[in-house]
Amino acid sequence: MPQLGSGGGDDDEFGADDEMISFKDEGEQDEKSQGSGFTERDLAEVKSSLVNESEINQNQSLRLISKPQDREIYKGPAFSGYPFLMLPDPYNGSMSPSSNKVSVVQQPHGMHSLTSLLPYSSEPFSTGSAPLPADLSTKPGIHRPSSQDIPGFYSLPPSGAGQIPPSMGWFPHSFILGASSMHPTGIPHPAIVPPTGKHEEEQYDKNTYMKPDSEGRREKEPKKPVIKKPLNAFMLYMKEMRAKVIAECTLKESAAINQILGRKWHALSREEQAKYYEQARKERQLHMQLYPSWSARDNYGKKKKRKREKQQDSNSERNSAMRCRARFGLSQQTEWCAPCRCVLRVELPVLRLCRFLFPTLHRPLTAT
DNA sequence: GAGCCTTTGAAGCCG
DNA sequence: CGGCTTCAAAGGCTC
Repeated sequence: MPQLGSGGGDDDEFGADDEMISFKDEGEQDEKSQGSGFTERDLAEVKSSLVNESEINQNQSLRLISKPQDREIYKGPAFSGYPFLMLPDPYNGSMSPSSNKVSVVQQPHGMHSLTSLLPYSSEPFSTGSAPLPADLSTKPGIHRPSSQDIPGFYSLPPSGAGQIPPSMGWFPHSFILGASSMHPTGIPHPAIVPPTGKHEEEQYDKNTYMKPDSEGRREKEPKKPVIKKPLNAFMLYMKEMRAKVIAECTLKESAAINQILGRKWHALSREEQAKYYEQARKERQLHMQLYPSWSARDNYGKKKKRKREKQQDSNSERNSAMRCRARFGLSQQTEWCAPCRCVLRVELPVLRLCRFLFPTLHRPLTAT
């Protein structure tokens, strides 16, 4: 959980601590300082002064959008934020934004009954605190009850169904899913989906999980339902914000939307992100409670493998950044300045400045 | 119609 | 243990 782990004692804002951090053992350090006459501190100061500006200028995010029309279309504010549609937070009762698509973590009624069982604090993580444990259930001494220990997690209050707002998408149709989407405990849960492949979620949402004609279903014995991975913080954020971004920029292509959402995600404050990390953690906890024997491995191989080369290229850059962040204990909110192999909380203007100041450093990423 | 694209985070696998 | 891979959502797009 790198974003939470950025750092003991780290600053309230990154700028102060942002430094030009290079790979000293890669021979880059000397070249950089000697060749330019600038010290690392000099550049860090210059960059720090630009960080805020670059963050404000969120239109920079458009550089990642490949299609020209996308750049035209997306002119929304950096993060218009929420509330744009407030719904009770199922975990703490507070208000939280939502969209027409609702995360699987959402409960139809107020406080999640599991919440009281969960050992973590309801507070968002505090700035500069130690990283939150990724998985409390793996920590020694923390009880991980079996599903029998948590009866009635999804049981409805007498008037429960009638109180479900229309946007609480997953719950009502949980009732019509049939036994195949029931947890052994009898608790319906949206993470259980039929092994129908690509559009299962859509079918799920449209209450068409069970085939209209039962021809296929009748012949084959029911396949084992697929239990999906719990959504991580970013996925929860995407689910919430997708509709809003689509409305803002009129884009529909998910790849472009996701790029925007990725930028918005980075533009979120720690507190805002913390909300999603907390939700994701509760989601994982709930998932573990409901499906104690489930493993992410269960779903391996269910998707076709992506094209090897492309994936490796993509992963290579990601991993470079990950390595660098891990190495220096930096937050994910830092960005990878690939050319000069430093990690900063930089945006395009800073990268441009970096290229301008240190042209000799900006060569292909192959050495990383 | 299957798979790709694109994002971040979590978890599994492997050396 | 570090690095890499896969999957999670989404919907337009390509082959």
